[in-house]
Amino acid sequence: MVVLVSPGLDEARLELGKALEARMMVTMVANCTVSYSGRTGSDIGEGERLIVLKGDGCVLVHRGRDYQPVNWQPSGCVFQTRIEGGRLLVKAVRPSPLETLTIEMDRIEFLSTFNLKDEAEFILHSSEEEMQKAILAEPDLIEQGLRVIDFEKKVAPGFVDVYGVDSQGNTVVIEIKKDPAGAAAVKQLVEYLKYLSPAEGKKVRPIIVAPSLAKGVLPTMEKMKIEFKPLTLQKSLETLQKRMKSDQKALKGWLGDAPSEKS
Amino acid sequence: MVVLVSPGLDEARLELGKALEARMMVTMVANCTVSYSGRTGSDIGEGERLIVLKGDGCVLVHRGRDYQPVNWQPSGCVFQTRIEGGRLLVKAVRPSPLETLTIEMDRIEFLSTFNLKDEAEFILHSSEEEMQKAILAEPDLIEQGLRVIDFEKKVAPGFVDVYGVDSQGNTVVIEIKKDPAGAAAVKQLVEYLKYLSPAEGKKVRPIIVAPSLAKGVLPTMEKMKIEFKPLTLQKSLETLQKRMKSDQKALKGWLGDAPSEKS
DNA sequence: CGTGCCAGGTGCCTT
DNA sequence: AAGGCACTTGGCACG
Repeated sequence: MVVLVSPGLDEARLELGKALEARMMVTMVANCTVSYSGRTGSDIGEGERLIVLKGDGCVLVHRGRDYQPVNWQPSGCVFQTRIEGGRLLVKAVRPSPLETLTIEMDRIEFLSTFNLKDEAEFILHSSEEEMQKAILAEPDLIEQGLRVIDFEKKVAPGFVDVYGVDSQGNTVVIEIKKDPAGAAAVKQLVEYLKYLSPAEGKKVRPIIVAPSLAKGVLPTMEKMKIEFKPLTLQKSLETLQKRMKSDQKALKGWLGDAPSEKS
Repeated sequence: MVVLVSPGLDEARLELGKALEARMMVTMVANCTVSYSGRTGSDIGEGERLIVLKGDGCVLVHRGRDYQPVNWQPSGCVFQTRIEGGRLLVKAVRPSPLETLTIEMDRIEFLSTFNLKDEAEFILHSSEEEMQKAILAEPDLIEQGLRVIDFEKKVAPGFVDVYGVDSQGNTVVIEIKKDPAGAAAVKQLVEYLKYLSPAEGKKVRPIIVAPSLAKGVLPTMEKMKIEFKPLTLQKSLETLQKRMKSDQKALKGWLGDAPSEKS
């Protein structure tokens, strides 16, 4: 770990080079201009910003406010540093698509380099997937007697979240949204319908599963005979929990009856 | 500006509190766990991370790699710090939607606080806009004799990028894409067509303007009689440059002929 | 405030 | 590479 307060440009460039070589993380605070050129282009004039360069070749330039960086570069960039006209230039070039981020610093308040030890696994309790899992495990969440035939089923314009048959033999097509379902969700489902046909003498029942409906979509849904079944992430998680517990119990019972061998 | 290397928890908390109070930016490197709960939830175990808290109430937790933060909170959070069980807890609560980010640090490598002076304006050279500007300035880029009537014209499902009349009096509807135009662009244009009618005895000519076409869209375009006019960002920028130069020349000439007064 | 739409979206997956 | 789509998407404009 290195910490420099108000380093000279040469000193900063040296430390920066060493750190990037060693694939360490670098954070700097400097007065700088930033320009980007690639898929589009951008420019920002003089100002003090936090600059982060990571060992995997990505860059973040943050201003004093806002969640998002004002400029950035994704992983996999090649770095290049140079001193020119009393300024420290840092270029981060991404090969494909070709785009270039250039940072020109004229006064460096601060520079530090780190080697972060971090082996932990990140666990996201993702929402739409949990809802889908819950429906697959417990189709009764949607309605009694529903049988799931397939999920992520490919149709021409995309993938049907859940595909099944109801107790009357009608085809059921489910589109899941974790957020209040808006016009986009309806449109998506309508698209799928064009490519799905029911069994002889049966219907196709499109169903949107979401915590709630956005305001303007009810008319369209009625016109297209799309049903709505409310389901929250919360409820889905509870269902999965219960499932897991009963599965464990079943497993335990099984093991009690016929202890498994060590493999 | 404050820079602390390996501060104690109490010292860190004090400095943190002062900085947040003063709406300064804080960067820390610490061994920590992070948990998030709100729209969904997440957890990550012990590891060293870069933590950034900004004066507008947003948080970033960055690992040693990846462009994206592993955890975060958008602007507008309320911060809360506490020492508990030999750990420094930082909570960032966002009121609406209610979500909570909790960072528990047990060893702080480093903490610094800054007040970034940055008044610069960020300028994005958005490409689609540049392409549109170029077409408005020089309709001949599309074809000889095109006259532009309107742009960002409102029709029921959205906005027509450019709307005009060709040399034969046919209505021209242009959809601009900065990337290779795919099925989405075609669909969008088809939507607009439903709400546009040509002049008496004339046609409506839908045109997609983009650097190129995606693979599968040609059949649809032929079926819907949609034309394609290739135009790159590059070419658009050149056109605008030329325009600007000739405008400047015209301005200079004007000034030469009739010098302006000082205002 | 909710809803819709754009972004240098990003990331992940499949063909 | 291209297409499809979710994301703690974030962000802005607008009714």
